[in-house]
Amino acid sequence: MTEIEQVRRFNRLVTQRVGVLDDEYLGRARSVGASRLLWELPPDGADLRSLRARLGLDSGYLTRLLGRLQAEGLVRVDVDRDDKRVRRARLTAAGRRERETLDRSSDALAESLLAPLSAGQRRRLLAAMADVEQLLTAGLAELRLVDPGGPLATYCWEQYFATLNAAFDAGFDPGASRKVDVAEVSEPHGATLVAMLREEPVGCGSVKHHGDWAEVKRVWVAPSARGLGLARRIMSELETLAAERGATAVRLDTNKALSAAISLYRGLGYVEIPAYNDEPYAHHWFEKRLDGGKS
Amino acid sequence: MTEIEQVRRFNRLVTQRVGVLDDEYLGRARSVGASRLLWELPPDGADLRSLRARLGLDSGYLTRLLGRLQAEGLVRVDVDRDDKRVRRARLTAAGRRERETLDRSSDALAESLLAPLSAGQRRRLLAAMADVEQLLTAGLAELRLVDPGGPLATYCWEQYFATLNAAFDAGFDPGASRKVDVAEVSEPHGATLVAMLREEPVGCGSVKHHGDWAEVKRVWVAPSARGLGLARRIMSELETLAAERGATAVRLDTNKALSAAISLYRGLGYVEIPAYNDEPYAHHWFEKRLDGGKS
DNA sequence: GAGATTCTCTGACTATAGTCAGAGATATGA
DNA sequence: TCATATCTCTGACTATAGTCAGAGAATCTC
Repeated sequence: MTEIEQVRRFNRLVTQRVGVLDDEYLGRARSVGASRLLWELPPDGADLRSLRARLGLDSGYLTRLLGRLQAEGLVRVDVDRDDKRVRRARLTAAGRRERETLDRSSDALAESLLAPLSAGQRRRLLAAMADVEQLLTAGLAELRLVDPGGPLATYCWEQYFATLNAAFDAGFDPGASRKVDVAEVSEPHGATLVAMLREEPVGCGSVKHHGDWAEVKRVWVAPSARGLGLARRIMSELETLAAERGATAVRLDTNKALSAAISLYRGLGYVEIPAYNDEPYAHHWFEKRLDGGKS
Repeated sequence: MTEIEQVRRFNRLVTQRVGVLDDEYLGRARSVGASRLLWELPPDGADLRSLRARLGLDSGYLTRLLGRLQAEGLVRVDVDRDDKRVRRARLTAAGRRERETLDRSSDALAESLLAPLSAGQRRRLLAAMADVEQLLTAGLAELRLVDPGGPLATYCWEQYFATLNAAFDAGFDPGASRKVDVAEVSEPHGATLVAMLREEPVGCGSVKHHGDWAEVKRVWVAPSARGLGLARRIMSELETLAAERGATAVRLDTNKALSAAISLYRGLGYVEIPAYNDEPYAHHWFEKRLDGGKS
């Protein structure tokens, strides 16, 4: 069986077995559209505009769906205080109860998947599910070349500094570190990547070209996105960018407190070299040859 | 996070990410119903009756769906030779080509899930998917009390004898073994279980009551259903049946060639005892006390 | 304050999905 | 051979899902 066949087989079984959980709203005396709306309404209500955007509904269609839920007494729609053109929809007490019912029946279905299994099998199933989830999430992340002066890079760098400040015994002061100029890590002198996951920045990395070698700077991955192999992907992409600009080696410096990063670098083929700069926060300097070791 | 929350979380991600593979038929200039029909039509055609049954379609509705596919030149419907009331639908050459196109685009989607992952991550994903698949399948199996004279038990016993015949050096002749009477393994003297997976019998087991002890006989699991923990479930169910009838111990005999079975028995708490019968094919006799070891 | 824009609602419309009750042709059993 | 059953098709019907073009009210911009 090829990999692709296996993925499709998995799909078939899972949408059949687990996908039924989504049909919790079927079987009720309510259309799928109305049920979905009921389900997706935030507890504190939402304005119709954002609901339309989130669920991808036509304006007229949403009005009518809400009308039906209103007639059932599950939802109340009223005018926004600040902007009287805008209307806000929110669940009534009856609506919240109804949603809890849906929720419980969905729980019961999830439970019915686990029920026939032994304790050991359950553990294996949940572990495998977590793995699948993590790896599918990893596939969702994408690397994007960004302007290092823009909001995405700025956000990531702030997070990066905060991480260093927490990790280093003596804290970290960006002002005391070697300066990284925005121009140095953007075209044509370098590049900056941000990893995006569901429209959220969750990692970054930059490269600075120095002719026949390049320097990797500020590689960071958000705690929420650890374990997805993002650091590896960022490193590899930066190395590719460096190689395209003619670099035959990539260098970086790092602090002894960042042991996970250090093992990552070693794992990627970086070897320790003498200090090539005077970065005060660095304890280790690494290099990886991109030409396969030839000099 | 509770187990149930984890299952539902998995569901949400997977139906979102992987479920898209099913939408291969969306986006085409064809309704979902017609596409599904095109997709599910067996290569050698099928009569409308069985199609209706398999896809759960109304007779009139199916006629119309087929009409549309026929108009597109993808399907041919003609009268059955043997029974002129019956009509058979089959793909034309154009229909087969169309289906291959769908197939390829579905493959491409599956591939797109794997594409962003490293080789190691792919391996982990596929292994986890296989695990999830296996365990969800395991949950699908159900044990059913059956009449040992009926077709389900008969089928399983034939398979069981064939398995023994292949496993034993000198083969296995049911006539030479101790006889198991149908009456002995059905109410009220005993019971017989068959494990069903998607309407197929994939395992069996029987118990014979002897007052304060009971005997387990003919436990078998189909090769296609190994690894789902079925043998364990069957054994545990038989022990429960025995206990309900007042047994404080369960015994069984087995052949030295069945090493997997022997380790299963030991794992379940069976201990070897002296021969309690004269079964010619047996080398080992086991017993498990149901009262927690008290005698 | 006028004109442009934003937001929701209404009415009119289409396609899909599905159900139900026969009609007509064919097969089967007594 | 006749009554009964089986199989597919047609016509009539319903509900859902969704689109599109304004109308009317409120807000923003100049």
